[in-house]
Amino acid sequence: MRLFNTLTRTEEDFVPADGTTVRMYTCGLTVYARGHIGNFRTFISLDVLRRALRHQEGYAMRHVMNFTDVDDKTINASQQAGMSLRDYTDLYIQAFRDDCATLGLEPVEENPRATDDANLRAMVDMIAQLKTHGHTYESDGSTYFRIATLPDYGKLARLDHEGIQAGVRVDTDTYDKQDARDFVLWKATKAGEPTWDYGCGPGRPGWHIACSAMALRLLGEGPIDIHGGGIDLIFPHHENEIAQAEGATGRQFSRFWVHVEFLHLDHKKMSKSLGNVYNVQDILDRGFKASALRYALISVHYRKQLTFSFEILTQADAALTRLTDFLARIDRVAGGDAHPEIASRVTAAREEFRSKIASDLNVPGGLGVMFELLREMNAAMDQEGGRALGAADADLIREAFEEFDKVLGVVAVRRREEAAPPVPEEEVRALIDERRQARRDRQFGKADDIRAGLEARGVILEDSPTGTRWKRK
RNA sequence: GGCGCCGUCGCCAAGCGGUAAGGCAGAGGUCUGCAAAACCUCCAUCCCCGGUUCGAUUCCGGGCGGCGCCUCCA
Repeated sequence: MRLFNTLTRTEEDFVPADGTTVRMYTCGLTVYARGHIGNFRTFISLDVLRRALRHQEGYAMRHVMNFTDVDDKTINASQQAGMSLRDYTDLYIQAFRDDCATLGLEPVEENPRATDDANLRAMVDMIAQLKTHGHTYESDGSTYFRIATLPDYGKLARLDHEGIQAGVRVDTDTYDKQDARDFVLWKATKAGEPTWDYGCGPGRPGWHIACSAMALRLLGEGPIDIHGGGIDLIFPHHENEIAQAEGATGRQFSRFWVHVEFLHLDHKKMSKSLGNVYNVQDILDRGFKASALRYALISVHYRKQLTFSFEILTQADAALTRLTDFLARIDRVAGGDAHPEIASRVTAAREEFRSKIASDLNVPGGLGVMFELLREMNAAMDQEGGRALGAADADLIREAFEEFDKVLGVVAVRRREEAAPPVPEEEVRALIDERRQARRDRQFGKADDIRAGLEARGVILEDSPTGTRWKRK
């Protein structure tokens, strides 16, 4: 498939280095608070990438997504909560897992956390390698990376060394650096902070080293195939990851870099520090479905800014309802002949969908292909009293839409949401029977009351020549 | 100041050199006791001005407007 590579700023053909297994690392959440839907835009987009590589392109996946469970924010927040860092971050790791499940993200192969023993050791080992190659210096017990020792530093973010102006901004970091452009690898312990000592002196890892070290520990030596995350991570985080991994090993770190654009709210990026955030639970509390949120977040290309609003959720929900109504209708098709022209139309749509997705993950384009097919198949079912589309055709159509959803992952979420009916099925059936009798007796007022009563309880009735159907609201 | 992105129908959004996909909303119609669902019909020359070209929404230049990174951030 074609993938836009931030490293080259061009779209390139992507094939895993070994031809079969994609080794991918994506930056996860700093677990000091619940992730917001801007964070999840990135995670869902990368989930779609994962699904496309796996289910469409047919590659095996070795995908690592980390948890940053030690930094200033996690430490401060845990102390305010009066909890140990581990216990505190456990809370938000669990919340993250819940949200991922709600939004239908596929579990990845590994979810390392920075403070696990094996990971801390890998970080310290990498720092030792960097020291051997002369890329480090120490100051007040902390270890820093001296970027002046790496000539191609800045190649990902396309910043020249002068562009990163020393001392222009106030550094929130209170540690001493020789050059504002340098960054910390290992922070010396401060009073009351968690501390580890594996050979760099007592302290804790810097943010960037965790990702470099865990990526290579779990995915093997570089270059890995893909590294991804939010667009804000290009600089400094990913730039520094490259500096560390390549400075330590002398090998390219990652062949492809994939970055997801921001989600905006009120024309600004949604971020915890700006305070303009909604998390997944907030959306659910307002009566929207997670499936609608997922749909809305994938309906804009991942490299374009997406402006969030409740209106787009409403629109997404309506589109999704049309989709699931269609699939339910396909499931009702019984008997009838197979039609070659339907089969070839479905095959063509599958091919078009694949090619959209293979074109740098053009999900909106893929949705267009899907809905075009949907309309045509609905039209076919309307023709010849239903004879124009037979059960064998329906099987092919169902298969096609299952294939689409392997990548989109949106119908699966909707189905799970609808697993439990809001009114017991026996009761719905009894009321439908009662209403049928009322209609026969031409007591339409009573019939309408039953329908309205069920709708108020979340069940919609639809009359058809073959009887009355019901569905969830 | 440096680097970069974006501006397509009321809303959301693909396309990116050959004359504008799709979704939502809306209008009319078919079907229906009425609805709903579904289908049919209708609903845009792509921010502005230049340039290149037989031809530009698509390329180039200049405006105007929105946003991002350069600092913790998905």
